[in-house]
Amino acid sequence: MPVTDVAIDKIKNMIITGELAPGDRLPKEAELAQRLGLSRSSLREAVKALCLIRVLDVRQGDGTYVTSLEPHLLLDAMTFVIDFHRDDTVLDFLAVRRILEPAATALAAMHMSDADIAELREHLDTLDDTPTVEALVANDLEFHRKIADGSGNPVLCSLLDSLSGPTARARIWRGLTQEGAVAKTREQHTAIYEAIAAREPELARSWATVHVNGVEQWLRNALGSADEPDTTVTPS
Amino acid sequence: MPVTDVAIDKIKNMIITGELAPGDRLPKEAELAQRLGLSRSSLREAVKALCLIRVLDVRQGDGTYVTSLEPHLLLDAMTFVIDFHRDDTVLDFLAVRRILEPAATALAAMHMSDADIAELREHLDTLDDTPTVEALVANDLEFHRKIADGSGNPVLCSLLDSLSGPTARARIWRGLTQEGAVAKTREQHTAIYEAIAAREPELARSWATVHVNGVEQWLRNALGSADEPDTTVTPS
DNA sequence: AACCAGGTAAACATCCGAGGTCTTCGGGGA
DNA sequence: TCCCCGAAGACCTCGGATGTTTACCTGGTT
Repeated sequence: MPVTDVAIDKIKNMIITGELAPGDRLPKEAELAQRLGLSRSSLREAVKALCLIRVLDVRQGDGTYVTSLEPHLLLDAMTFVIDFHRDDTVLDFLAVRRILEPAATALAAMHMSDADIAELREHLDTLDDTPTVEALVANDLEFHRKIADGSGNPVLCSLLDSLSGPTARARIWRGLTQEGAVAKTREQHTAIYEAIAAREPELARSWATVHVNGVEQWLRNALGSADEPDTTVTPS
Repeated sequence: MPVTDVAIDKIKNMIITGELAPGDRLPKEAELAQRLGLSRSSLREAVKALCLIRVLDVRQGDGTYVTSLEPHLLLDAMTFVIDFHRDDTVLDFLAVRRILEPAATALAAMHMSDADIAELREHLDTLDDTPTVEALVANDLEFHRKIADGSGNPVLCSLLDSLSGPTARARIWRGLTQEGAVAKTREQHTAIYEAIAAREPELARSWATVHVNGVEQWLRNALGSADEPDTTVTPS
């Protein structure tokens, strides 16, 4: 195994064992390199790799630090990974989202505070009467993020966040091509909000299922009929 | 932005745009470095980072290649990320698994081939009458992996695989300390298998829910968080 | 005492070049 | 035809030199 990979493991273990706690600063490059028994060049490769997955945070002129290691940070890195998947697997991601989103919405109906729910209402109201498709999708993403956050499970929230990215493009495409999609989205958002506000987990779950299923069904048909559609739509 | 990060983005884009396809070989270090306008050292940092998340695969003496980019490969990298989470967030991961596992089991009941189901049966039979806890948990992991694979959704399968790792330790702990846990696990596995073999998605889903919930409830008590709110809503 | 500008030192960023090691592949002999 | 072996190509590792950025101390001013 290359020394760089060994170094990655060693640093990883230093963090897992608690020798390095979140927020801690690593020894300077030269020192750490000597301690791990490799050159600065190789150590830098290890550090850069751990940076990409948000485990370390390097600040030029200052030092290298362990991040907070919070779930949202580490799962954010998954967004980078998901970017590599093309449209042919987007249905699989959407299917997972179709499982998680209703569950998160039900949890939100139970766990969100009254203040959170009021904020959700306000967020819905910030949308124009005739929004652009991009604005609607951006609002859509934030709406579902607030709900996921309201589930009280940061892992679930981050996971849904990561899954929403790749499907956003599909939602924009749908908004542009399917008549009535915009209005239907608003109606369903309102319905989801009202179910949460009424503290009705099962109703909220059902509306969320309907909502995600709408995108999934449309996408399934679209991919079935017209093969490779236009992909030049700007992601939000 | 550091040149290394720019290089990461450029390589990423080369892959996303299709300039580099899965399995393709990258230009040699010196050549690619010149083309991207940076030194070999910096380029190597970028390559190493993309290796960690399984986007690139370097073979000494041969060259650097783009991996297959299959979902299971890229999501495997998430296991590395999850390793950094300690026990205090394991409940959150388990909660997500509690959502996904029943859904995957129900899908498996619908999609697994007869051959797959027979294989599942054989796998259950490979276990001794009095297995060690470690052997049981290993068998447990593989059992659920086969079911997740049977769901027909590679993204769901990989995600569950990643989530199973951190909870495996908890399951071992449980097997060692809770009387009857081993026998109960075997009974529930058999029940799940029979529900799948009978092509009863809802029954399979219910058994899976019961199964995962057993670990979750035990862990919740073991961690002493009796103040956790109610989460017993039934998945649809 | 509080505040601000300047300078210094520490740490990371980048580059270069020199060996070392491993894999692949083709040639020569049995 | 099969096996051994050597050469070439590609990545691995190292050490040092130089540039950039940031944090912090210092001194003076208000």
